[in-house]
Amino acid sequence: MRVRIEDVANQAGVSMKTVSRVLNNEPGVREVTRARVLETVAALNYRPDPSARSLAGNRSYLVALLYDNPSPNYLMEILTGVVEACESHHYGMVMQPVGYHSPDFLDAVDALVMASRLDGLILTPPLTDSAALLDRLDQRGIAFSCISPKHREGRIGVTLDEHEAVGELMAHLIALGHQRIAHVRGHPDHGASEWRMAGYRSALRRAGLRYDPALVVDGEFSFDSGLAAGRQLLALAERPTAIFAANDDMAAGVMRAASELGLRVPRDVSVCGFDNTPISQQIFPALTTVQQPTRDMGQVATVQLLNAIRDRSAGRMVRMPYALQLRQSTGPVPAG
Amino acid sequence: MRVRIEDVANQAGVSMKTVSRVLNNEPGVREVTRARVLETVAALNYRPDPSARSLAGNRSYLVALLYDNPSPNYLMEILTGVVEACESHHYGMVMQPVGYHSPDFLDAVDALVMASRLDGLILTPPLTDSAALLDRLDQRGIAFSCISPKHREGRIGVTLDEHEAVGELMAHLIALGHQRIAHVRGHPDHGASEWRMAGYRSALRRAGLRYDPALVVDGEFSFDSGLAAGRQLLALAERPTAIFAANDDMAAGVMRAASELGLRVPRDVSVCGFDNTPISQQIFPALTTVQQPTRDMGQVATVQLLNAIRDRSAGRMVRMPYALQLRQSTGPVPAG
DNA sequence: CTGTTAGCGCTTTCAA
DNA sequence: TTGAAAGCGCTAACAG
Repeated sequence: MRVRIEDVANQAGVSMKTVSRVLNNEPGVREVTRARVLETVAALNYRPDPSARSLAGNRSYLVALLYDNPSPNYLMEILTGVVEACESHHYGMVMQPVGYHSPDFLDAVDALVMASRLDGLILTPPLTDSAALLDRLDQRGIAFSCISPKHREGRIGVTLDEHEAVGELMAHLIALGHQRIAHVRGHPDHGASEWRMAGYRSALRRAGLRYDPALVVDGEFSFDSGLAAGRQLLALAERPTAIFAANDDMAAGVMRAASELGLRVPRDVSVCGFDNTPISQQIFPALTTVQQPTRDMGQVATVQLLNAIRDRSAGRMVRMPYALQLRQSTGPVPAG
Repeated sequence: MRVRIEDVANQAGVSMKTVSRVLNNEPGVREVTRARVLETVAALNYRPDPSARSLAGNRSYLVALLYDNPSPNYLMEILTGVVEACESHHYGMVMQPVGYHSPDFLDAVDALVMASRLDGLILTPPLTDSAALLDRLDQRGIAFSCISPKHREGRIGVTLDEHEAVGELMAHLIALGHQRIAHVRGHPDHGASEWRMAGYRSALRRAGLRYDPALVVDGEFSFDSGLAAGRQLLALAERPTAIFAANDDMAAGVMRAASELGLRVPRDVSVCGFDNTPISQQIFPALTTVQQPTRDMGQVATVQLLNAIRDRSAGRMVRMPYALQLRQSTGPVPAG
C-alpha cells in the first residue's frame, strides 16, 4: 500500500495540513515540528502523489519545453539543463515540438497548455521571436521563459551578448590582417541571424573597413546552405580572405567549398563559425568559433521560469557568458 | 470557468458516468447515446483534467523515455517518433536521463516510476541491454518497451536485423573485390556493437575470407575513437583495403586518419559506416552506410508500449526495415 | 503556530 | 444499458 500524507501525519503526531506545509516550504511551522515531519517523511519514504497534488492545488507542477526544428545538438544541451533544473525543483517536464509555420500553431499551443494544465513554458529559438506567440501567452497569463529571444525587454529567460561575441571574433580576424571579410547569414527566422549580422557590421565599422554587400550571402544554418554560400563567395573575382559563417554547420559547408576549389584553410582563406558544436572539432582544420554555455542556459532559463511561476514578479533576464575558441581554421591574411 | 464532465453530462442529458464511459471507449453505451455525448464534448470543447483522471483512475497517462548519453541525432529522431505516438494516443511523455553506470541507477529508476506514477517506460540503447534493469522492471510489474535490445525474447519493442544489414554492406565491399576488410567495433556497452561484429564475421566466413584479429580494433562510437582506430589500422604493414566502422561518427574519424596519412578514399581505401546520420553526407566523399528508420522505431516502440499498458499480453517485438545507402566512400579494391 | 473541513474533477463500485 | 454515491490524495479556506 502506498504511503499517504495522512500516514505521515499520524506517525509524526501532527495534522495533514502541517505535513503539507512542511513539504511545500510554507511558513508558520515551528522548527522542531518541521524537523520531526521531515524525519517521518524520510522514515516512511513518503512521496506526494503528483495527481492529487495537482488536482487539489490547481496546478500541474509541469512545464513544457517548446521547440521547432532546432539542431539536435543544441536542443539536447538545452534539454539537459532544463531536466536538471526541473529535477532539483521537483517539477516535471514535457517536450513539445511546435510547427512554427503551421497556420494554427497558436491554437495548438493554447490547446496544449489547457489540456495538460501546464504551469509554464520554456521557449527556444526561433519560437522566442514569434511576437504572435509571446503576445498570446501574455494574454492568457501563462508564465514562460525565453532562451535567446530577439527582444528582451520585459521578458524572462537567458541571453548571450552575441553582438559582442561576434565583435571579438571579427577583431581576431582583423588583427590577423584580414580586410575582405565575408559573412554567411543564418536563417532569417532566428534573431541570432540579425545579431550576428549586426555584430559583423559594427566590427567592420569600428575597424574602418568598408561594408560590401557582395560579401554577405544568405544561408539558413545548414551545412548545405553554407556549401552554396561558400561556392558563391569563393568564386568572386575579388575573393574574401576570411569568411565568418553564422554557425558551425555553415562554416563546415564553406570549408568544403574551399576544398572543392583547391583552396587551403587557413592558408588561402580563413573560416570561422559560431556555437562550438561537435562538428567544429571534427572538420579539418578545427574551426575557430564561439562557445555558448548551452546547457547552463537551459538550466538558468528553467530556474527563472520556476521563480516566475511562484511569484509573477520574480523571474528575470539573465545574461550568460560566452567564450571564443581560437583554433586552426583562422590564420594570417595571405600575402599579396 | 473550465468545462467539467458534469457540464457535459447535463448538457447531453446523461450521467457523468456515461460520459466517462464514452470518453474511455468502454462498452455498454448505446450508439445513439455515445454519439450524442461525443457531440456535446465537441460543442463544449471539453478536455478531461489529467490530474483528476489520474487520481481517480490510479494511473498517470504518462510514459517516460529513458536514455543514457546517446547521440543527440539518434535521440532526437527517436523522440520525435515517441512524441507523435503519445500525442495521438493522448498520453504524456517525460524524458529522463539515466546514469547507466551510476551504482544506484536501479533505485533511481524505481524512485522515478514511483514518484511520477509512470504507466510505462521506453528504453533506448544501451539501457535496453542492462539485464539488471529489465529484471527489476519485470519484478516491479512496470510495462516497458525496448528499442534495439540485445535480447528480444519475451520483450516488446522494435529491432532491426543489424546482422543481416551488415551482411549486405560487407557483400557490397566483397563484390568490389576487397579481401582485407577491417572493422572498428562500437562501444562495448551496446548490443549493436556485438551484432555488427557478428555480421562482419559471418560475412567473412560466407565469402571464404580469413578472419584476422589484427584487422579488428575497439572503438566507442565516437569520432575520436574512429580516428585512433583508423590511424592504427592504416599504419599496418599489410594495410586493409576497406574499413567497416560500426557507426558513421567513427567512419568519419577513419576517413580523417586516411587523409592525415595522404591516403585517398575510396581510391586507396574504402570506408563505410552505419546509421546514416547527417555527418555521412557532410564528409567528403559521402559515406556508404545503412539507414535505420529511427523515427518510426520510436513511434512503433511507443505504440507497442501503450498496447501493453492497456493489456499486458498485447505488445510485441516488431522487426523494422533497413536500407543500404551506397555512396562515394566505397569503391573497387586498389590494383596491386 | 496548528488543525478541521470541504472540495478539486474524475473513476469506481454497486445498484437500478 | 444507465446512474448515484463514494472516494482517489492532496491543498485551500477558515477556525482555533
